Amino acid sequence: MSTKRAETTLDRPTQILDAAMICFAERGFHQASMHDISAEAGISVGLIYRYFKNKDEVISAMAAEHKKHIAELLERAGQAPTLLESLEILFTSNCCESSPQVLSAFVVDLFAEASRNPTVAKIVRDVVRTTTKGVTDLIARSPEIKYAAHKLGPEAIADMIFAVNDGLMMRSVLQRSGVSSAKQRERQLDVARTLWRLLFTRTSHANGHN
Amino acid sequence: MSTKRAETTLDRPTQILDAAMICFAERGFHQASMHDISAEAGISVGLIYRYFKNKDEVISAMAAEHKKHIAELLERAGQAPTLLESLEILFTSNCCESSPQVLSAFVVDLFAEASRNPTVAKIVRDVVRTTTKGVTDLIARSPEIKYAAHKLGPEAIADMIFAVNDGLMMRSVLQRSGVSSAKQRERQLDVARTLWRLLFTRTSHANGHN
Amino acid sequence: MSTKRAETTLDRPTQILDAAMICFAERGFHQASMHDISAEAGISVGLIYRYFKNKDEVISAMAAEHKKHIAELLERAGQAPTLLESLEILFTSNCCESSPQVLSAFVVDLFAEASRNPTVAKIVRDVVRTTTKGVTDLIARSPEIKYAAHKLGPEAIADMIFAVNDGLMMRSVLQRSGVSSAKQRERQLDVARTLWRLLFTRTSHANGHN
Amino acid sequence: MSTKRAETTLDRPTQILDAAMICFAERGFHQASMHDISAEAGISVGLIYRYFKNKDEVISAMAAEHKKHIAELLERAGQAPTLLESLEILFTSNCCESSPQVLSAFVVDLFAEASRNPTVAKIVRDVVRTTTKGVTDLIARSPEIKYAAHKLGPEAIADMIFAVNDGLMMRSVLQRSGVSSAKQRERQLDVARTLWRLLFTRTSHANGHN
DNA sequence: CATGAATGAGATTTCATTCAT
DNA sequence: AATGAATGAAATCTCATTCAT
Repeated sequence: MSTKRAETTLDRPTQILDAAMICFAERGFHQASMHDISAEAGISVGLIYRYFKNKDEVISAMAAEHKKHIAELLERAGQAPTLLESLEILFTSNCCESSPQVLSAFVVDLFAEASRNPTVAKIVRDVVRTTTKGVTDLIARSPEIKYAAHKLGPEAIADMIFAVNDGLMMRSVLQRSGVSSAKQRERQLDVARTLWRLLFTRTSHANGHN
Repeated sequence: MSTKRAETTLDRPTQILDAAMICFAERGFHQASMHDISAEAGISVGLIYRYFKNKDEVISAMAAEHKKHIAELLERAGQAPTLLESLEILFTSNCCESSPQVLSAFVVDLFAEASRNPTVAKIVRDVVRTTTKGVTDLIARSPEIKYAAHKLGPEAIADMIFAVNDGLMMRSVLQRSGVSSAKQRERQLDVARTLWRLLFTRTSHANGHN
Repeated sequence: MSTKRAETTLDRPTQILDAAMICFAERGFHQASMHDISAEAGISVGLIYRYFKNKDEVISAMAAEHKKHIAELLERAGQAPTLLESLEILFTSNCCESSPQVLSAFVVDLFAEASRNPTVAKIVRDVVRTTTKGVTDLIARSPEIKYAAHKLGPEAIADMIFAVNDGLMMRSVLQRSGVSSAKQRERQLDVARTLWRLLFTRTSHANGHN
Repeated sequence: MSTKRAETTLDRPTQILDAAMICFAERGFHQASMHDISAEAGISVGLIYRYFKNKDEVISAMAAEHKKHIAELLERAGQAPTLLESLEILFTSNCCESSPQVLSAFVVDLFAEASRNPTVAKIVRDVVRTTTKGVTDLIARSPEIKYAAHKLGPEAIADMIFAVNDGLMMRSVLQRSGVSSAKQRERQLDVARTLWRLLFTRTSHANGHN
């Protein structure tokens, strides 16, 4: 009974996308087969096609899911009291949900897919635009920016923060399973945090000049 | 023998890898077929197998080629008179060789592949290690670092520079063909250069001079 | 119960077979899916299986329906005052019921199916036998035959009439939607009527009167 | 060696189409699988795709083959000394090449397919147009027509002859394997020949009148 | 009686790889 | 060295049929 409850709680599309996430992260969009996904989800292949027209639509739905996920994150980040706390929320949550590598492998694949699949490209571009806008606003509204040791505009700062973050994510797929991934993750976050500090720390003098 | 022209100048493996680069960038490692590659190279499928054991080996060879390419770049960068010039060489050359998006699509795919293919992962990790080491040394040796407005060690700086660069590369695959890619590329370089300025600008005392 | 309107008037099997007729004529027996039929009938797939054991039985039922339909036609034709009027009834009704091409596409498919499906073949053979017998009788009883310009027996005549008719039906599936189908249908009927005239026109002695 | 010779004589496309003919006649276009065809041809499934883009193209090629075949027949029929001999060539050859039912099952299926597949429809319409034209010319040029007991034009006569023939072909798919097919075929030819006699026999009187 | 989610076998199609020439 | 015909496994997708509700 409780098992049935659990099954009913998760609607099929979600169940399928959850399975797809695992398969896609593990083997890539085009090496994970529909059979792999169905097996991972514990259902038959045909059933996937009741909810998704074809594999491309599963991939697009995954991209859309990613977009939704990022939007939620942005929402939560916007409610943090300080800018640095917002950034922490935005950029550290990745590793908690599923295993850290899973997500980065998926995202890197998503960008690779975007370079060839117009539907996915559109969604990913939308994610990029929305998050950049969100963080730009966050920065513009934050007091930290006013006393920064540089004259960069909020958007330039946001661009840089995202570039560093995406770069770190891209490299995180290289992590060897042997090495403690928590440790490597920490090392990566250090790079991001260092940048933030660099960008938002006031210099004693700059204060008066700006 | 002497009847054959330019074709003979290019040895077969190179000819094949050049074709593979185009196909892989265009369609991705696992959607480009061996037939695509042979057609692009203007040879028969079978001939590829005389020089490469199988498709995976072509992919690995591409990764190795990338490594070699990056090593040459690093070499050239090391000979520049100033640190900023070194960085320019290192990070702006991408766009010149082939079309700009081609290379970034390939590199993003390479990282995606590395997350699943141990052989490729090993090579890419090696590239990362070598280049980081190279740039770290470059920074350590440079006078600019001594008067920087921060206390970051050379390796932390190198990490950050690469993170930004990889992140920009990842995003560059999203470029719409409609929009001037030269312009967008310039905009991306601006982000990178801004970071360099930020990292290598003298302390507040020197600040007034700029 | 009384809340249901017209739908109840039509019993389920008929409703299903009506839908099947449309689907089969449109896409063919083996390209129309059970889902297509259920959708056309406005019911669920499962419900079809309450009334028909499987798809083959739906096909057989369609054949049987066709047989019944032809039998009725033959009955009506038998009541016409003259032989020519009987033939008109028999061979011109096709076009009136549904769209003209629909029926011919269905019948051609039915014969194609009969060549492989014994159950359908049995029914179609039965239709052929019955109608040939019917028309043979009609001819034998008619006064027109006595003074015909030839010495063909009633059955030979019936065979010929049916051959022409089936041949015209077979060709009618080729009609381009662009061209007026009414016009083309008329042109086809002309061929049939010409044959009838040829078969039932009096000998040369009477020839001068026409 | 002689086996190899035999294989080389038959080029692959022909070999595949020969196999397809058997499969299509036996099971119909859409129930014969590509695997069936490959098995019948004694080759692998994949090889079919080297010569035909997809199944539809195999079907279209079969239609084209049919067209070519009919054209040859028409050519041969045109060289016969008398009209009746021409008709004999045109309409009796069907049964000789392969088994009689095979061809008629194929042709009926071809028409059924034509009612839904535009490419096939185009080819079949072309066959119909060409053959009608050919036989119309044959009739117009023949002396038999001049003294016929009727006033039908050559095209009306050709239409009628083809209608009867197609109708007979359609019905021939119903033949039971138990019954001697040669006998039934003979019976069908009788109907056709009776029509020809009817159309081309001069009446003693008509001679003077026309 | 009625639904439609679910299954799984099977169809079409692609593609890495081999091998005779 | 070079070709490209040939293979066959595997991938995507469809569909007749069942069954719990």
